[in-house]
Amino acid sequence: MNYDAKTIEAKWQSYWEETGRDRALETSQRPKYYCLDMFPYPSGSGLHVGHWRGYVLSDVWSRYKRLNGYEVLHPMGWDAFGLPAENDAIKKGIHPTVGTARNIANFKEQLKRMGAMFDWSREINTSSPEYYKWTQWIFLQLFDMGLAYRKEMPINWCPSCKTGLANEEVVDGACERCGTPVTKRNMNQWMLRITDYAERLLNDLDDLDWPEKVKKMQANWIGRSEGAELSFELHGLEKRLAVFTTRPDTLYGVTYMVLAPEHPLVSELTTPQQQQAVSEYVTQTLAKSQLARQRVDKTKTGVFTGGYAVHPLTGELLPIWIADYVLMDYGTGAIMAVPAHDQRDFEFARQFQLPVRRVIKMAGVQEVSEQNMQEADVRDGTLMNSGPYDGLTVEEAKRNVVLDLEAKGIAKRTVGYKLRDWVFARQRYWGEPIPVVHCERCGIVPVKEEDLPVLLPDVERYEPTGTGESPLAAIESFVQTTCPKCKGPAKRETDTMPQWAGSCWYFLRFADPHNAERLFDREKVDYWLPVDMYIGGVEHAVLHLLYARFFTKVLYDRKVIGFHEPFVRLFNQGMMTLHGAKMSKSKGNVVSPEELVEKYGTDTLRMYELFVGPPEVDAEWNPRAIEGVHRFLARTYRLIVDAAAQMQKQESRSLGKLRHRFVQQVTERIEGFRFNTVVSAFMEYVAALSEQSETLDQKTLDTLVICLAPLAPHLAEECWRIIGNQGSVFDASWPEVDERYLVDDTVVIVVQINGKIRDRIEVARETEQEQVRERVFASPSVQTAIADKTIVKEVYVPGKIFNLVVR
RNA sequence: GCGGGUGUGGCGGAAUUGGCAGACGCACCAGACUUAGGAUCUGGCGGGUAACCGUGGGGGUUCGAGUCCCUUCACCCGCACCA
Repeated sequence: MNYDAKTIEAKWQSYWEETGRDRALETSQRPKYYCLDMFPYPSGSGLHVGHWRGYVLSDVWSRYKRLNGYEVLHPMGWDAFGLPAENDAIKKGIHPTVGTARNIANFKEQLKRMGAMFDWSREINTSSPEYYKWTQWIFLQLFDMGLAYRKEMPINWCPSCKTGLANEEVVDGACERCGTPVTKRNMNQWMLRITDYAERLLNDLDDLDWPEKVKKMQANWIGRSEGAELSFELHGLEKRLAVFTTRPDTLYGVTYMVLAPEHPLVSELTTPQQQQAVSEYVTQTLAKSQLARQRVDKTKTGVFTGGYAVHPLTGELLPIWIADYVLMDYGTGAIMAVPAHDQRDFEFARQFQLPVRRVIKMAGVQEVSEQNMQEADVRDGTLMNSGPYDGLTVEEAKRNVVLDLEAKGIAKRTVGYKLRDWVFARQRYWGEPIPVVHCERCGIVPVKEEDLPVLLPDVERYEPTGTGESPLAAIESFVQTTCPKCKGPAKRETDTMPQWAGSCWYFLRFADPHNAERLFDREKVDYWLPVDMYIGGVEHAVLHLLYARFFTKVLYDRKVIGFHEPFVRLFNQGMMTLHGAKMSKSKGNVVSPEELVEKYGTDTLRMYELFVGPPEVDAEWNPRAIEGVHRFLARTYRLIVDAAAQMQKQESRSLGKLRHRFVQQVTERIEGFRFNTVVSAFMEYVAALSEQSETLDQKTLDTLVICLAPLAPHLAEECWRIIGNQGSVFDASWPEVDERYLVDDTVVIVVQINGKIRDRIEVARETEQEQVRERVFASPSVQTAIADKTIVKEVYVPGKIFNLVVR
């Protein structure tokens, strides 16, 4: 009988659908397990074999957990708000709702053919009003908690997408989506106070079973650094200037001060003589793209303001400069410059002939003179030229300087973060409307909860205006409304939320996806969550994954849920490449699963996706290698069909040993996420079974089929029946390993001379060292090798190796 | 510049605590069956005639190193003037 994958797969897919096999039930007696994929954006291009990789992994894992006695929640949905649908609307005039629905239908069809055990009864779509009503509800909580606020500030702006961007969406100074260099634009924006959560977002990383790489990326992104804020008197002004520094110990080394060009004190500090140079520099800086400002060629530029600050300990006057190497949105937007011990300050000082003053030296060493320094000295030594602090270590001085200045009321210890608040508004159409109104009398007023959702209206033109307003601003019927508070005339907010909004909490909604009364039933969410295994690409390391953690903590603080981390374990699958490049429609190097499923069946493709290489590593698509996997499945099918025709009653000792070793290997390798080697184990086992002269028994066949079920579920179901079982193989249990079968009666000892293999001898497992030694010396090849040599040493590793060291 | 990772046959990749390098698959070669083979099955397959040599290069520790240490090269990823 030939392996007819197509028929088999169609048969079992409808069986699963009819029996509701893949539903996750709260009423189950089994312990829960939540295995989640990062849900896709339903693009018009459909899925390629690269997308399959993660979905296959999570499905194999889900099915394996099922066989291990868990009730598995394995849902799927759509991250359906986003720019491509909107761009299609602009270009082709297809309404985003229509285009999105079509793409979803296509994606769903493709995913169904994959044969994954998705619980489709829980399907969600972030762009549906039933869903985004609750995204808006969460926004209202953020607003109420003071975590959502409006602020006028220069933000990242993509001139091509014509929208503001979050810091996280700027990659190498360019828009993450379209690659256009990002500029700064002053805008009145909705922001989320994610920085309030910086400390917790950082600390709680410790408890997560995530790849170290991702944890490190998040930690770096949050970028915590301890330091102090010092306040400097300004010469001739009543105001003071605050700077942030991590090196208060170098206070005596300060030779000048620098403000960011955007700093509010710049205009007050600038003297009439410097007026023109300063304002030119400021204008020039603001016009520079982000890309130009952070160019690799970091030649320092800047202008003297004419103003001076007063050194708090020496009274010395310190010239105040402005320079674009100081960033307005980090620390206080101003620094004290210590050129001797900070590389950036050093470069700036050399550029503009500012003095360099060394205040740290290595103990007992004559350091090069300040004029001859080639670079800043950032080593931890002891203090010099620092008055009362001379001789202290860097650590001691850091502490003492801050304590002393604190006593004078001009310093306080602070912590700086690289993390910025989250720019949460987009000037685009296809997103969740931000549910607030602007009332002339009451100011910003949140929409009442019972009036949610604020529906996205139909528009005629989807083009972003580019003026900083979304297309919604052009719709009078949408904009004009009444104030929920005073009932007077008011205007709706016309910005929408960023694409990340919906994905910040979708994993919660899967626990109770159709709740029309509430966000979700808390009991259900606390039952299924947190997600036990989250599988997706590493590209979301600091975007989605950080935002989702933030939302989870906010909802925890709001007492909406009872846990504060959403994803216990994270796995990042590698990309699939073709000709060395990531598969993408635009590069034209995608391999589509359709023809492969048609030709070999989905079980073959699933298994090949696993076999192609370690799951966390990028893998090059090999169109030939899939044949080998298909041959293997066909061979397995034939073996089982033949064996079923004449089954042996009792399992033989040798089959038992093979079986237990196999189960042990497969289990260990699945648990270790080494799926490529799981497939190898199958190939070896099936080959070994084929070589058996005796007929196979029920136990052997059951075990083989159960173990195969997570990988090739359709074939496994078919074979489950062929070998005489009832129902679904997924109601069976994963086989146990009996250790007693794993030990052999005899062992092969490798005989080495000076570490080189000379012979192998087989001895009974319990043989004494002395007997082994006799056998070793009896070996003819050993005899030859040691003939005229002296034995210096004998090393015996029981059951493994006997090494003779000779001279 | 800082941080992290990876280097093993023609190719993808295997190798508990340091203990038989190259499992498994692809490609290739030979054979069987066949009118035929781009189907299937069997066998071979790191290099070298051999002694031996082989896990990016060099050094070290050890009876023994792909694995541990030092050093160096190449490639990849993340961050990038964060005071």
